[in-house]
Amino acid sequence: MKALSIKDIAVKANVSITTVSFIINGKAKEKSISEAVIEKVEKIIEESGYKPNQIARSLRTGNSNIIGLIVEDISNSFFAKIARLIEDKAYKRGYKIIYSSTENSIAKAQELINMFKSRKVDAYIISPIKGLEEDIQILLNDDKPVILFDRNLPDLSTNYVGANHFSASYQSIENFIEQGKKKIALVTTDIDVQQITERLEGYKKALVDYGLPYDESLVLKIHFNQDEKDTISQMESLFKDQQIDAVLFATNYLAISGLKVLKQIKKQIGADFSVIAYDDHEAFELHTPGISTVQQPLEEIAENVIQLILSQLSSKSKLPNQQIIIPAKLILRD
Amino acid sequence: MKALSIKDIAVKANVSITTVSFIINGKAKEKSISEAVIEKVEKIIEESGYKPNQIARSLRTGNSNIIGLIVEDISNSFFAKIARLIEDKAYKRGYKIIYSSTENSIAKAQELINMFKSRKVDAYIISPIKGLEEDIQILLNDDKPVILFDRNLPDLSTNYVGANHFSASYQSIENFIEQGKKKIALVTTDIDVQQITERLEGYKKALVDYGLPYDESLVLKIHFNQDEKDTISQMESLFKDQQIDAVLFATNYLAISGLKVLKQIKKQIGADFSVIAYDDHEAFELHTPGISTVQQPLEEIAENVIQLILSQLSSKSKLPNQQIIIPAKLILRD
DNA sequence: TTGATGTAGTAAAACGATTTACTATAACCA
DNA sequence: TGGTTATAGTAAATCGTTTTACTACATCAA
Repeated sequence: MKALSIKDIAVKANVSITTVSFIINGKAKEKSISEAVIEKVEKIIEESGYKPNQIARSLRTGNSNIIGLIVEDISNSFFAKIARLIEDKAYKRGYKIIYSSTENSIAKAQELINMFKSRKVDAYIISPIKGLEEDIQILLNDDKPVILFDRNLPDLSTNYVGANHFSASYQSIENFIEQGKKKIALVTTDIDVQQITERLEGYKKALVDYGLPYDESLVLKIHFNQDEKDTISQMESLFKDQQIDAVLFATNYLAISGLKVLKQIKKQIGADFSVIAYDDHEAFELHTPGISTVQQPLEEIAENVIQLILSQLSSKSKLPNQQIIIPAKLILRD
Repeated sequence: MKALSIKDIAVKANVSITTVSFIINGKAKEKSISEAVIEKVEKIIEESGYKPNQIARSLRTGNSNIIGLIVEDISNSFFAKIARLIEDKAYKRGYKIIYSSTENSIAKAQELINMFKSRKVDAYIISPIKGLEEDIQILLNDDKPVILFDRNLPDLSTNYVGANHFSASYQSIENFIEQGKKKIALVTTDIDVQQITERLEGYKKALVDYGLPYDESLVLKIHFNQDEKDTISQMESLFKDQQIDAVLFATNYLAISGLKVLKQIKKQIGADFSVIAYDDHEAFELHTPGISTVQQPLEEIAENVIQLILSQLSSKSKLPNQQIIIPAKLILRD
């Protein structure tokens, strides 16, 4: 049982294919199709359950109503939640999302971009990694809307939506210092992206502003896709060897590993030892004691991303690039 | 700068479009194209960076190399993780995933199926809800591979991959009973799917087998998409009013809400009060004390789903339906 | 020499829509 | 009356592939 085509509808209604097409696309009025014909055709479409073949449509019009979403790892709760919000909002506007995870591999990301390109996606939402600049520039040269989020590539002039990581990190350290902490560690990753660098910069600046020394041995840079076992042993030695009284984790999965370590070595979080995690997670709220976190405004990020995409898609002239920086919130728990 | 087409390549190589197409699709040998021509064309393709337009390809061949994935909520960590595993495995075999969340709405799920249909996805992976039987049957009549996972629809004869929920639930209760628990509660949802019903059945059966009474007031059925506030207050009264000494949560998000309640009302988990959660979550491992959980074998589920899809896609004759039930593991923590 | 078989390749139809340029009739006005 | 405009609609080109059916020539066997 083959699917119905526009031709079948045309034959049934005894009108031309063109007429049916005009009606489907709401151009009937402007193309002066009579009310009677419109009704007849619509009735037939309704009754037969005909749905236009989107592939044929895409081939002809050159756009697919699909938005490509490229993230580091869709199973990370931060990306999963953003993806869900973006999907919802896109869906309401008639766009579908097709996504993939890069696993922080440039090669995989490039492949993905090519794949999306050959599928003629209308726009790209990318949480990029360094090394992708050229590939993204090609998309931009093609006049495809590209929105970077979470991470920026400063060499590229395009749209970006992200949180103010510098200030969030600064505030976190400030909070530690106000509690009287002296030896504050930072556990971060070695991914070379602005968003991560900013977190380090905020950390440094806060220390300096409050007259504390910046001590490199208190900054642990975890290699981005190493085994969790190694991560855990690195953190273990950091926490054991140094007289640390506070630690800021620069990502939620690092914080989760970190909390596992603390549990293992039975180090109590409390008055003597404070923790702040980056990006909220159910585990932080439920933890005893509750773990303070830097909360990125997911809803706002998603909304801004979609707004940027839609305004670009609907305007034929190139819009000026926007860099939208949204403040992150420090949620204190005890 | 328009993208290159097969025609551009044909002109450059001074051969016909047909020849180029044969070469691209590895049919050169069988169509007796000379080695010299093959090399020439491949060189030009390589140098020009030509990539076939997948849309045109799909239109002609009727398949898209896209697999549609429909889940309840992609931001739920269970689905996010499964999605990531499925995506990885599909990607390695040249398939892309396009996904969407149903939010447990039949209407949305139907819309999604239609959307996927008009996009000509090659196969469907669906975590279904009741009320979708007819729509899925239509796909089956169309000879499209459909794999249900996590939840089954018994009225439908198709492929299914899921965990053994009855036995997992039974074991959990058994474990409570062996610890000497007498008043064991079950917090579940009112979604009417087999997977949820089985968890209830396992609960009942274990009680009966061990000579404990089945008490309806100990089973709390939470309405599936109600506000978390309401859920929390319902659980609160369950935990406060009854002399419960153990509780099994039938989903991970219910367990998370439940743990919040326990924290709020300062009820300690320990010797007097045991908890088991369904579907693991980082929060359970980190919780103090650690929360025991029923772990579904995500990797195995994903692998079986993909295997089923691929074998269906590669065989032209209809394969017999398979129901793959994988044991879930009870992970005890303290 | 003829018919069969193999080699090397091509022309054109088809997939299912959109869109441009066109026709035919009616209505209107000066 | 004839020219213009509005109304109602259609034929055919097009998007970029795949695939079927074909041609043209060479070789071989009988």
